[in-house]
Amino acid sequence: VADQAEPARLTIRDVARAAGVSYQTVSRALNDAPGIDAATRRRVLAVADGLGYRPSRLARSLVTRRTETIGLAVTAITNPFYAHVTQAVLEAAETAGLRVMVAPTRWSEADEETALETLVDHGVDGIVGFLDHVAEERLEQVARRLPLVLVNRWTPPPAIPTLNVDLAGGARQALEHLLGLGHERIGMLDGTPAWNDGDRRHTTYLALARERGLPVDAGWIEREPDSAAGGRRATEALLARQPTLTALFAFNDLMAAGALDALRRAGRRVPDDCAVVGFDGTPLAELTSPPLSTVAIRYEELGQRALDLIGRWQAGGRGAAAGPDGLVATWLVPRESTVGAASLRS
Amino acid sequence: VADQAEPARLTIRDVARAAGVSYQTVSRALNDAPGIDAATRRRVLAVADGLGYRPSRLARSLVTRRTETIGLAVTAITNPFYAHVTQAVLEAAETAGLRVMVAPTRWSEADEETALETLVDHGVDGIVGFLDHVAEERLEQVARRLPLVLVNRWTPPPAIPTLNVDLAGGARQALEHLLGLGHERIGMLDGTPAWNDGDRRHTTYLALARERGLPVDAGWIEREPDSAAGGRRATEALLARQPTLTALFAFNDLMAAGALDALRRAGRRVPDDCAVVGFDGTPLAELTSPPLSTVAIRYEELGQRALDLIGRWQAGGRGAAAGPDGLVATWLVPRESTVGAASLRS
DNA sequence: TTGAAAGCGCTAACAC
DNA sequence: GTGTTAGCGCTTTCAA
Repeated sequence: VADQAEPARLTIRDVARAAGVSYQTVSRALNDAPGIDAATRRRVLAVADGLGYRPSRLARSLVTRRTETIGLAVTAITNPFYAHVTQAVLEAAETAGLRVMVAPTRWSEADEETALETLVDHGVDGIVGFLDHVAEERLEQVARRLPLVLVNRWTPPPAIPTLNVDLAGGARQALEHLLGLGHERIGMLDGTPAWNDGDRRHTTYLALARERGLPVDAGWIEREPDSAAGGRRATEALLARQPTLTALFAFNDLMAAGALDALRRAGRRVPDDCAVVGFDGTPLAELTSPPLSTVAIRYEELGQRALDLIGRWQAGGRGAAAGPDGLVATWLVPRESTVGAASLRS
Repeated sequence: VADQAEPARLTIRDVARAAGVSYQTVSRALNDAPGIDAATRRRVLAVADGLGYRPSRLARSLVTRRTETIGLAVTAITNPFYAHVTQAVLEAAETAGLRVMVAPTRWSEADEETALETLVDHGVDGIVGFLDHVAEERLEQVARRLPLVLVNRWTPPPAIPTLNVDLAGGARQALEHLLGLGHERIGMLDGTPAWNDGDRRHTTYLALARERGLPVDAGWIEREPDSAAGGRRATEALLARQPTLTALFAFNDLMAAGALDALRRAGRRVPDDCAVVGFDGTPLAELTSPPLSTVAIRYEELGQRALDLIGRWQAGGRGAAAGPDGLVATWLVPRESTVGAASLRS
């Protein structure tokens, strides 16, 4: 089966010919450039429109060195946390009139390196990325060429603008919430993607425990992959080791959901026998039974600030985007996994 | 704060100079083109590598008219169904060595049109899209220029390759499952994004009910937005109207999760008083209580076939991608929301 | 096998 | 105000 002849691409010269002007005049009209008669511009634009002309962004980008595209390096968006961040970046970019190229990584250095290379090669105007495994020097190398904003970088942050979900603040909100309800024997379900023990949820848990003299320590932390299955296993292990615990603080909503399941199987009622708090504020937390109290995140703010930083960097140079790491605010959403149906309604 | 001087971009000419050949020879080496001495190629490549040269994809695309990029037009990936499809497309594209530009739509004609235009203007080599609101003629217009694959197009399918999740087959699997368990009074929770009553879950439900002489009809269907809240409301309404129902077939997992919640509030035990089946096979279905039986979808297959179609179209012309709509297989995952814990274990 | 010339479609300096 | 002349960095004829 033969292909239909592709219609020859309409170029700026075709428009020029049809409008009876030189093709640079068309360029001026299209770009709203100065030094062109208003009437001429209108006429040219009308002709272009009538012809159905669309400028080639490729050719334009080649000369302007701007693609009006940003890159996003991100891991499995089947994880609701990443899905929300991605959605936020997509929306912020659209508002800013930018396209988004998404490069998938799988939480490995090789993947992150490939993603970075792909995006740079494509000529994106800036990159937003979860790039935890790429060496600092490599990031620096990229940042010398184009705006680069890191998100939730766990390893020691390089001199590159970074946006972090306020994990410490969020952890504090979650734990204060539990403390306020009278809990003291609080276990923690930690997740493995965290950078060993450097994760701020982890350190905040320990710090707050010391600070308040809680009868818990590192032995009350159980680490598993940050999935529902991981949460289930971690809960089982913790229940075996610390049978007197009355509350659980989870790395994320997925693990918290797994915890609910494990508690149910163990015959413990939630929240009466054991309260549970998740992290991420994903919709999933509303769907568990009981619904999960969780630390919610301002995803839209994250997306917007990432694009802001890139914009400032483009406009004012790298210095304009410098500064201390940005913290993205969190807030606690109380639900029945901690406070019970009755108190929520009151 | 001043910007560091950006290092001048390395071009093919720099490599040529360093290697002592003309720059076309470099091009040949880079593109593995014929008519070049093997030794020369090796030497040129070594020099390019040593210099850290990276070809400009932009310049290359301008002349080859291929960007090695595909476009994906998709709605809110915070919805797990779309997240899975997106992930599948990203992975299939990466395997094929293609980049992906994601254009967000919000289930409106204006958004879908914008997304389509954006992607076409960018010069993507092909488009995969959820484009339900764009007129058939417009799609045809795009398809004359580049490969276009639709996904789950509900409106009468135009002469453009379309991949559909096998909603009819999936619905049948879900309903047969319930029938096999002895259910007859089966209600349906329909979702609004469906194209009125044309959705195959809906029509299959009615067809099967007639076929098997079930004591149910259109009055046993309740339609709400396809969210957990929608599922909750639809369930409440249905329980009020058909208090004798013993099972619910939901539009998707989100609505099914809402149904579980509504049933619990109404004091009905699941599955003993009322069984529930969801659709989409999202991880969320494992996290509800009880875990949801659901119709799972071969997302990876969907992504791969979409890229296959684009590849064939590119290679062999539009005809090579023509054919009847592709159906993406589904299978039923039985869980405790229908069969109870005991039978599952046996 | 290699090099020279042309041009992809556009913007950005200059002239007029 | 408008047209002319150069490129952006590459691939692709065409000669040598």
